[in-house]
Amino acid sequence: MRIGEAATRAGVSVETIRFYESKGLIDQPRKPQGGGFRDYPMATVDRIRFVRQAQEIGFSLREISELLSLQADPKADCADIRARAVQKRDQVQSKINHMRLILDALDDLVASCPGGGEITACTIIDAMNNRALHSGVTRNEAQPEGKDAPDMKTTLLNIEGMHCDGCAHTIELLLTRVPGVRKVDASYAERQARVLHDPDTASKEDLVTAIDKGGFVAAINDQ
Amino acid sequence: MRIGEAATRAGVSVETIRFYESKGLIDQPRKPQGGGFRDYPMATVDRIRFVRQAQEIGFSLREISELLSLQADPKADCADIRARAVQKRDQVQSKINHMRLILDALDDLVASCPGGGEITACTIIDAMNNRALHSGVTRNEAQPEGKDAPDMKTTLLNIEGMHCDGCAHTIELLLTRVPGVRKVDASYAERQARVLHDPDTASKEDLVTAIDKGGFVAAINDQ
DNA sequence: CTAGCAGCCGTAGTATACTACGGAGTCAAT
DNA sequence: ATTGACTCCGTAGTATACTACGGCTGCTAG
Repeated sequence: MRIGEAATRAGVSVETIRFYESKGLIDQPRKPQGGGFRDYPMATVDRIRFVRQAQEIGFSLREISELLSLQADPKADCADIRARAVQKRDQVQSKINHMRLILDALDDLVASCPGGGEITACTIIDAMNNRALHSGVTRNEAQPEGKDAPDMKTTLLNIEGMHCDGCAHTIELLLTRVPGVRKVDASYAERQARVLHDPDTASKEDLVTAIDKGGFVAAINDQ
Repeated sequence: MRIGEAATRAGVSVETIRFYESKGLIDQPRKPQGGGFRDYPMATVDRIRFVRQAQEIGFSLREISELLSLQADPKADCADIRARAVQKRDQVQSKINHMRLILDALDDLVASCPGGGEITACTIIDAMNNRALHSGVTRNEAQPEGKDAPDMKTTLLNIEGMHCDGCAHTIELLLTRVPGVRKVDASYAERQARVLHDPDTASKEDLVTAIDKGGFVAAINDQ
């Protein structure tokens, strides 16, 4: 196999193979005696694929090269590699947790925006700071309401047609988009959505209509 | 506050602040009239801290600048800011989803590693190599169910050594991998796993062995 | 036999995110 | 008044991970 084919099979460019060779991630096959083109074995393709997979998982080329050298070292043992993977796992987990914070802050940001009219000082930083200061406290208690603070109301909706948590998320989006809606909690498990909204701007019927547009069936639950 | 103090408070270097200024991530305060040093407000420190947090999570400076631009500008249309916040929210959600896939992949790899022995026996590297081949293929769900459905049995296992829900997930992976296992529910809270399996293909002892390989201790609970 | 595609190889460029450095200006304390 | 720490500003260098280019060589199909 020549370099071009190896590149195609591994799903990278020829340049990338040469780059990995220069970094020592893969061995460059020798040229055949008498000249000609280098012959790339399938093992090299596998190795490149391994590099790409590991990269996707979040390892840097340096780390991957360490992993690969561990593989080559008969004295090393599997516990090493396992430990690295566990460590990486924890890093990814913590990243996800932090990302959740930003997601929540963005939710707050969206929720704190009336969707029209006057804008108060709402920045992502404020949202994150408020969240940090008032974690566990709902947005409306934490946020000083403006002069024309509307009467917020919580409405419970029963929803049919959800198949998974993703549907719940879709419903949250649909409702969040409705002007006058401040906060939405949709639960797949309960087939319900709890909506905090200004009934003057967003009526219960508006909420139902918004959900119906997404292909779900909503009913007002007056408890 | 001068730049040096701002840098210290934000936990970055003076050069980094200047760099962020040049990238438009933070505003450079004006020099006081009559010359002298620039005065940095606390808000800038907060902004830098936000940049660092967001970076740690995996946002690029470009994305962070987009996040930061989600602040209310009295002239801007609130609906537009809201729409961008919602869009960003979706992006973050999708990022989290991708990270979860990576997390699952790492879990998978860790679960497939015996945790000891020589490197040649290390399944993580094999697993990574195989991942490309089997990605997207669900494991046991893909198996045909029905016609010659064997006599399925549910076995309850008591498990020691779980530290978190992640461990429960690892155990589910370990068990799902055993041929003959159709369904697994592992609970960290209960320190138990409920396994639906074909006892002819996967004996109770096979289940225990699979779990033990992951570094946990399993015992058959016959109730 | 020759056109043209692929391989070879080195250098250079891109993007991201800093980090370092040098020389001049500012300020506050001794 | 002088010292020294800090600021200002521009330019240059580092690390990661490629990507592009140009000139030459090798191979093969027509």
